Amino acid sequence: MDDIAHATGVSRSTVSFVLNGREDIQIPAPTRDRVRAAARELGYRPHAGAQALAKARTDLIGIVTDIVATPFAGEIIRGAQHAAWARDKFLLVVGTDGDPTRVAAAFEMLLQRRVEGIIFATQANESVTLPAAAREVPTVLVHCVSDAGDFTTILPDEEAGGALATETLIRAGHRRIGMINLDPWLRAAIPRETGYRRALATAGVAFNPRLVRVGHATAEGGYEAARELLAEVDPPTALFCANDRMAMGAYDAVKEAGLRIPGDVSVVGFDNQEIIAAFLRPALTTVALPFDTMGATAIDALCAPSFGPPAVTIVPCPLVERASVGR
Amino acid sequence: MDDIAHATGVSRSTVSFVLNGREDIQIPAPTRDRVRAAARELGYRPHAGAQALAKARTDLIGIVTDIVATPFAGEIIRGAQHAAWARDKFLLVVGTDGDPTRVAAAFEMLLQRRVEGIIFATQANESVTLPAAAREVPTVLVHCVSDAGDFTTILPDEEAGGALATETLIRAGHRRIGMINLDPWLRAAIPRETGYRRALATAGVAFNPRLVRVGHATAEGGYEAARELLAEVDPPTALFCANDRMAMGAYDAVKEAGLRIPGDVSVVGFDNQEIIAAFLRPALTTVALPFDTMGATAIDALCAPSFGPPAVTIVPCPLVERASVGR
DNA sequence: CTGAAAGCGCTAACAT
DNA sequence: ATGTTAGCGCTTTCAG
Repeated sequence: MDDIAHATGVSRSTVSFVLNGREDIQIPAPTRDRVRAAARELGYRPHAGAQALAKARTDLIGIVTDIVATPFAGEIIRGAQHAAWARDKFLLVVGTDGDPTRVAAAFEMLLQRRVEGIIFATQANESVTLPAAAREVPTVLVHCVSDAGDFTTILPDEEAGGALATETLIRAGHRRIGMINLDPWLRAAIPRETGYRRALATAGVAFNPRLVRVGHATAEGGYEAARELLAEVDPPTALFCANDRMAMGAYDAVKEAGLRIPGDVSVVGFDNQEIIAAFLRPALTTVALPFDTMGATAIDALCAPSFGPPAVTIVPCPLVERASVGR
Repeated sequence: MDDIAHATGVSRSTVSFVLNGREDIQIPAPTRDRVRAAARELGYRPHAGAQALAKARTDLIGIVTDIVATPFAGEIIRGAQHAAWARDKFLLVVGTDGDPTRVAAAFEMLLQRRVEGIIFATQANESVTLPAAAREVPTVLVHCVSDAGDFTTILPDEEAGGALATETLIRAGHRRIGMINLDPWLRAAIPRETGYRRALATAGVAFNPRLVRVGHATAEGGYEAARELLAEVDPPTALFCANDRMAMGAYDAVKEAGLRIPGDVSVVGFDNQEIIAAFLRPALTTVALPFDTMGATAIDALCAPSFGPPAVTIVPCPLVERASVGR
């Protein structure tokens, strides 16, 4: 900046003002132009770090997550990145592999970096306990809840999602709808089934406990559960699988039984794991876990004019229609 | 720091020295202890930004990628994050959605942030052209090549991967091995097939052009190609699919033909998209695209004592053995 | 309308 | 062995 001040014959402050486009300061247009020209010629590039120091604003937001190989982490980073970029904020990401020691270290490092907020996200919808440092900076939880329950939290609307999946099947004319659920200790299992029951009740369909099985969240489990369901005396004509992996297994069972999807049995999944859902044959209609939206929502919360008291935001799970529902 | 200097009755420099653990400066142990104690009591937390300004080292590394929903971006970020953390570096991530304008903007922003290096990674192994700013900072390409070819580049060893997949099948006793390849304009298609042919040749198996088909990189394509292959007069007993999605489709075709995997036909995939490979039934043996390793390798290159002239590093693609190969 | 000057929080010669 | 001092690159108040 000194260089360009000298080159232009003005002071550093003037340079600062015009480069920051401060129209509130009266500076003749010709001067402004000269400054800008000099800046360009000299290849001036502002030093964000120095600006941050002077302004006491880093424009940095941290995101700590138990990054694993599922696309979930990628999606939430993507959503957050997008929203952050729109606000001229940058994302500092640190993965913890779920190690609590690293979580604490991550928070400490981010605080030293003077991030303006931290997003703490997990793959699985679970209960977590944050390091004390989390209270020293705006922190929002994504896809998990705090034991103490005193953090702003972004959660997917699992129950509405379960209902949506079920309604989709009902609307297609199905009444005998089987559900293959996750193991009950997975937090998402309960609300997804609650949604299923609610949709059934709303449609005036009696709930039949024989029609719900647990598939252990794996393709193998989905296969077994679907086989059982299909072996019932009056088998379901539609299956709501509480995740796409189980739906993948269910596909196998249906096909093995000589049945067609969606001709003989319709299937709806949950999670929208693109790689599975989009490429299963036929492509799987499923309820999406809106990770990108949650990531963006977290940024919005963090960047809000005033970061308010703890609140819970429930993000809807949209239906992604593909080709596995029919009739 | 001033506070702790006053509290301890020493100067700021002394505080700086002990807090930075500079043993080369002679300071009596008791003084050191007092300083550290005061720091703790006052809840002192170093300001990384100020340190960066003073030291002219930000410890920041940028990563720009066309983040999409595949787990690839997540894996490379994970690998890079890991390696960066080990070196006390932080990752600034920006996604571009493949938009060239944003790529240029991303580089500019990262340079303003004074990152010490930039990783440019793409989902698909492709040819890219980087903005001019890329020359102003150590930059390494991951999973893509530059038109000009003058950047340090990290690439997977696709050819060795193709050979590895094929050898795996050969070693299991197969001689009639079909290959379902990607569309030829996908950069990975050529080397994967070259590897296939090389492995065949090495094993003394004649190459039979009727045994290789193109599956368009989709499950549907894999299904069609597998059906054709299985309909040959002397059908293959093993299938090497150039990606896991096509393997997924191939599974369907094999099962539909009343054949078993791996009893009647063995299958090997490529990419190791965990979500597919690990949950297919039977789980798919596949060659992994080592994104995390590539990310880590990129960090290593960037952090090397002296960032050398452009070089290409080829990272091996390891075999992930699961349950689809037999005989 | 423009410039001087005082920081932002920290490091590192250079003196003492 | 410890303190003084001069920055790092930029913003911003306050005079002029």
